[in-house]
Amino acid sequence: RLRKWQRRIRVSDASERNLAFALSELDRIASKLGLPRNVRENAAVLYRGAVEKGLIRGRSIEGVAAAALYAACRRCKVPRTLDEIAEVSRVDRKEIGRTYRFISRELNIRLAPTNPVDYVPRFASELKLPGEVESKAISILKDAGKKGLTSGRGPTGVAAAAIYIASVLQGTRRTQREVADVAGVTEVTIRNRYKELTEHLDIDVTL
Amino acid sequence: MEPEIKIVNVVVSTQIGTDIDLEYAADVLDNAEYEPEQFPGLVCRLSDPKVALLIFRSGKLNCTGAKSKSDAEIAIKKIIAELKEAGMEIIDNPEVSIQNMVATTELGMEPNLDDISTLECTEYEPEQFPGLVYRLSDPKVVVLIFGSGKVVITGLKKIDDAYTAFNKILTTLKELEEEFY
DNA sequence: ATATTACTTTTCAAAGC
DNA sequence: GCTTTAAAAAGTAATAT
Repeated sequence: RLRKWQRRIRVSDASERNLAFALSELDRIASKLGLPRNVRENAAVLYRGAVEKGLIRGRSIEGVAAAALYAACRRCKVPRTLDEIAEVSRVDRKEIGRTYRFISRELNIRLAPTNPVDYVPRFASELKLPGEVESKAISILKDAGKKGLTSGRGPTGVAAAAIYIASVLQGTRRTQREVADVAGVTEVTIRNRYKELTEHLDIDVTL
Repeated sequence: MEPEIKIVNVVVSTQIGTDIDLEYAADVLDNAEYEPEQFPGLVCRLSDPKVALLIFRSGKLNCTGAKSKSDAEIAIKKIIAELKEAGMEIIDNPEVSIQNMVATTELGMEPNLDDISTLECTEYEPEQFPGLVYRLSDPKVVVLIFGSGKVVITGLKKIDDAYTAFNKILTTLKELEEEFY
């Protein structure tokens, strides 16, 4: 009947409006965080998948959008922390984290734990460090991983310590404060990871 | 050789009455707090069995922080005695049931959490928490595994399940070890 | 620069919002 | 879902000395 059609049109109108809102939210957060196009597209695909499976029910569009972006960043190897995404979202870190867990499970997306190595290019670039420091930091992280020095530790903290050490070794030193600020960790964390890495990997950092 | 597993927390529930006057109970009990605006239950802390008890208007009571079921029962008997002395209508020997237990133990080795996280029944987000979350369906418990090899088992209804769960996980981890060898 | 204290995760019941 | 209670694990954070 006519009413049925009207309802369908209304529903489809609402769906389109919601999708448009979600996509604009993805774009807003993505541009604020300076995320590349492929990440936005990946997040959009995840969001559409969530809509198709009815995962939005009981959840806010903004929360799902933020979670999709968080997942997309990790998939594309350009991770942002939950805190970084929460900073530019209206949704808090706890809600984004729980929504991320929910959609990744429902969409059968299993992401490996964030690799500290994935944070190195971004942090090193923000610190204006040369490619040699980046390579050195990555090799330190690979050795650290083999020795179990990264398990259970926050990826950003380990990455920050590796970059700090590499910057000193390559003669382009950045202070712990500078590295801590771009990595979003405290100097105490860098010091703790620094001690662990230099001791267990026999790295001589003579100043 | 049974692994040494320690019970570090026992949560128990029971019924000590029908319509408890929490305002009155709060005045009678020593370390009691009752702020209905904040939480509907009365909170009471005991020091000898070091526990915390939550008493509700319905007469339902929860006891947390005990190291064993008997410790929880001792604590509940003490509270019952105090309330009875104050002239309240309280059930004498209520049947208590274990709602949850938390246990700790050790793996005896330093596991590779990244490898274990490939299992579908696990969650591992070091950015958020250093422990890997391992959900077992039989027995239905949750196990936290740390890089140090320390383990926390929670969601336990009976002590035996801690051993069953721990051995099941050990077996799975051995198989994983061969896979990633 | 180090020492506290506190919060992250998981589990469970209770009554009410 | 949240509120409150307890407890362990290890990392990180905020604040005190």
